[in-house]
This record gives sequence, structure tokens and C-alpha cells, in this order.
Amino acid sequence: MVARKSTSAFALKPEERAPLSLLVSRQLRQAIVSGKVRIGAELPSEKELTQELGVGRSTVREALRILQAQGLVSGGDTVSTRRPRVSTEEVLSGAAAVAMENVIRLGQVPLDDLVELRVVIEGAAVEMAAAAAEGALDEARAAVETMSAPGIEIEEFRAADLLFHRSLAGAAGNAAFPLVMGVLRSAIGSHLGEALQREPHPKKAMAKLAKEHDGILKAVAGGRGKRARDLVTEHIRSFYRGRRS
Amino acid sequence: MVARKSTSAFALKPEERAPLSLLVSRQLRQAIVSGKVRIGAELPSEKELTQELGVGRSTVREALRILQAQGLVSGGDTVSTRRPRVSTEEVLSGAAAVAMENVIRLGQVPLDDLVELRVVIEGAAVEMAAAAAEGALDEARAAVETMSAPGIEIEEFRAADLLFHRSLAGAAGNAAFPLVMGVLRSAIGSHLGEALQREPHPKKAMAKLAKEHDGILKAVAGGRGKRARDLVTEHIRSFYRGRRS
DNA sequence: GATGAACCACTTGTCTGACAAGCAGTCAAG
DNA sequence: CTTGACTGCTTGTCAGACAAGTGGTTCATC
Repeated sequence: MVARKSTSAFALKPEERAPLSLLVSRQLRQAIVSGKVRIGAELPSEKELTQELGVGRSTVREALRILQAQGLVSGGDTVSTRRPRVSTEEVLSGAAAVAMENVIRLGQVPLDDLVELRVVIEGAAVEMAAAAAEGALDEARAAVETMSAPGIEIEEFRAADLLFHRSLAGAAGNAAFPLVMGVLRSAIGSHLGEALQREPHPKKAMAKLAKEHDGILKAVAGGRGKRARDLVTEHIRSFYRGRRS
Repeated sequence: MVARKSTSAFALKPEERAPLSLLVSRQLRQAIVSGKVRIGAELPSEKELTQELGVGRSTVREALRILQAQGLVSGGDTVSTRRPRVSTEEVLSGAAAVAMENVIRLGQVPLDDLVELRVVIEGAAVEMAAAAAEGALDEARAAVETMSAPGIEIEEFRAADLLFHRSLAGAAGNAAFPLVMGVLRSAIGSHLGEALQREPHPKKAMAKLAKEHDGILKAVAGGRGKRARDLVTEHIRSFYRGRRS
């Protein structure tokens, strides 16, 4: 409390009572989301921040830890001596997924509700994509091809699956769809513990999924929005059905 | 690195390379989500954790800051000398909301995309709510009543409006809908800077909104899902239309 | 000139010790 | 019984110290 000057007046706003480290973290957050510091750029070192902000190093470090936990800053969880950077989108949505998973784990949101929300979003996305009838389907098409390859590994399949759903969600031209969808997917997946790994017949399951993907893609490409939505709905629901822990 | 005993064995998992503070935070998180520490319960003091875990206080503090940023622990942002507690649902959802908002902000998602996603989610929510056996509409009904009061202030109206949309989104029985809807709403609002404040004729605008709310509510209560969805869609779109900064 | 090793500055991670401010319980004085 | 001071305990913050790792510079060697 050495830095707060005891605020003798009685009208003290509640924000003035926040710890310094939180204020610092907010200030840095502001600098980041406002684009003042570009994505992926390096932040000043802890010492520089210390001098620049006029606070102790512990305070700066705590602020950085907060931002790191929020996913806005990355770098601490890697090696050492590497300066913190502004996170990429991936780290960021990873942090959001962790937060959502916490909400699930503590019983605030049942798993099924997340699945259903994903159905709603992705269903709407494919329906809109089918109506838009544009050429943003190349990525999805390539992903389907990858997944249909005979000797594919589970890990590869998972990556291609993510790419497929992501690009399909983005095919409607809405940037918010794939972002939120990704967070949901990751939260569900980490809660479930990667269902595909425990599949008794992974090859068979993957073949089934690949076939469904192909059907969805064809429906979208053919402009049959309703059909695409139904297929996606069934695709997602059936995948998670019976896999609840 | 003084606390890690140089791990002379060669088989060190990549997790062993994580900072100690992160490991501590994970351990505490595990204790929380596994239900070992009940929700709302007090955690041991920093000193006790220090002794219990065998690490320095700075490390414990950083771990606590991480958990706090994730919303799992609350207490630090309030007064002082109050021990950290396991968070309640509100804090937790709030942290998830912040994380999602970061994703959206940094992902450069256009405003229209956010609005459209909100239309999709809320539209689906009211349609599902209309189909399901209702009973959860009391809150929404009360909110509409509040908003229809003649001499209502803008701030009051905003609060009631939030309550209306939130309870309506939750009326479908899906906890994820109101959560994400709240995030979107807040993200949109911070983009737009509280549109209602700058309204030339706030009274007139509020009256129009209240009337639309009433219509939506009646449609949901009457089980007319399609109609409710259309009304919500138009309600949200028309509100944000022309208000883009 | 190219290459590799030694060296040094800087950064992060962690610990320790210190102090201010606030809160809660205790306990004696009225 | 009430009230006021006192005494711990807790969090917030700072400063200093050291270990370990990374990167760039310099310099000797081929």
C-alpha cells in the first residue's frame, strides 16, 4: 500500500481499491487489445516495464502472469530467458477454452449444452455457407481428402478434422463463427479426453466420420443448406453421443 | 531453478520444464475442480501454502494470480487481508467471458459478424424455449414489466434489458446460451460504446424496444417458435443497424 | 576468410527479508 | 456491558540476491 496515497477523501471509487498488479495488467491489456502492440510482437522486459511503470518487479511479474493466464501474453510456459510476447490467436482461444472448461468442470454448464451450442452455431454456419455459394470451400475439400487417405494416423486425422470444421464454419464469411466454434470444440475435447484415442475400432470410426464430412461438403457445395444443417447436426451429435464420461 | 533438483535423470517430460508457479497453479486447480476444495471455501493462506508446498511466497502468489485470472479463485480484487476463496459461479463465468472477449477483440472480428452470431444463438434459444415446456419465463416477464414502466431511467432500462435477454436465452434450458450471449453482448457493447446513451430520443427508442420485447415474449409463451425467432432476429438487427461507429 | 569456442551481458525464475495497511479477536478500563 | 487500544495475522508491494539459460561478441585456430 505504499503506492496508494491513503485517499483521505471519502468518495473513493471502488476501482481505486484494486491491487496495483491488477491495474498494471489492465493497462497492458488495453495496450494489447487496442493494437498498440502488434500481435506476436515482443513486450519490453520485466526490468524495462518496472522502470517504465514505476512499480516493483514482483508487481510486474504478477501482472504478466494474469495476462498469461488470460492468454493475451505467451512465452512463460516455454523455455527461459525468452521475453514475453503478445499471443497468437491460437494461444488466446486456448485460454478461452480453458476458462470454458473450468465452467464445465465446476458444474455450471453441462457438457451437453456445449455440444448443443456447437450444433446451433455450426448448423447455422453451413446453412449460410450453402446460400452464399462462394469458393471458400477449397480448404475444407483438401481436409476431406486428407482424412480419406487410407493409412492416416489418428493425430493427423484430428488435425484435418479441426481444419475441416474450422474452414467450414468460416465459409459463411463470418469471422466469429470459427472462433467461437474452436473454443467450444477445444473445451469439449479437453473435457472428454480425446474420444478418438479410446475408440475400439479407430479405423472404422474415422472412415465413418470421413464419409459424413464428404456428405456435408457436397450438400454445402450444392447449395442445399437445410440438408447440410441436418447432416452437421447429426454428425456432431452422434460423435459425442455415448462418449460422455 | 533452485528448487528443481537439476533432474539428473534424462527422461524429463516437457511438463517438467514449466515454471514452478505454473505447476503449483495446476495442482491447486486440480484440487479445486476435483471438488477437494468446495466452492466458496477459503483456501489456506499464502504462508501456509508456502510451507505446505515447499516453495517461496512469490511463487505461491503468482500461482494464485493465475488461478484468479482464470476465475477459479477470487478475493484478491477486493479489499485486503481477506483470504482467497474458491470462486462462485459468477466470477467463473465472468472470467470465461473475458477470455472470449479477448479472442474476439484480438481476432479483429467485425461488428456485424458478432451481431449475426448473436442473432443465430438467441434465435435458436427462443425457438427451443418456445418448443420446450416453459415456466422459466417469469424473470423475462418481470423484466418486460420493468421496461414498460413510464418514467424509467436509461441505466435501469439497460439492466432490465440484459436480464430479459439473458433469461430468455436461458429459458431453453441450455446454460451455454446465456453465457455466450452475454459475452457477445458485452463485446458488441464495448465496440459500440453504449448506443442508447447517444440516442436522440431515448424515450421513444425504449418504448419501441419494450414493445418488441413484449411481442417476443408472447410468441415464446404461445409456443410459436418460428415467429419468436423472426422477431428476435429483427429486434437485434434493427437495434444495431445504423449504430455502427 | 571461415569456423568454432570462450566469454559476457541480459533475461527470466525463484527465494528471502522487509515493511505498510487492514482486519479480527482479546482484554482491560470505564 | 460497552468501548477502546493492542496484538497478531494476512495481503500487497518493494528491494536485493542468485541460478540457469540464451544470444551476441570476440578471438584463436584452421
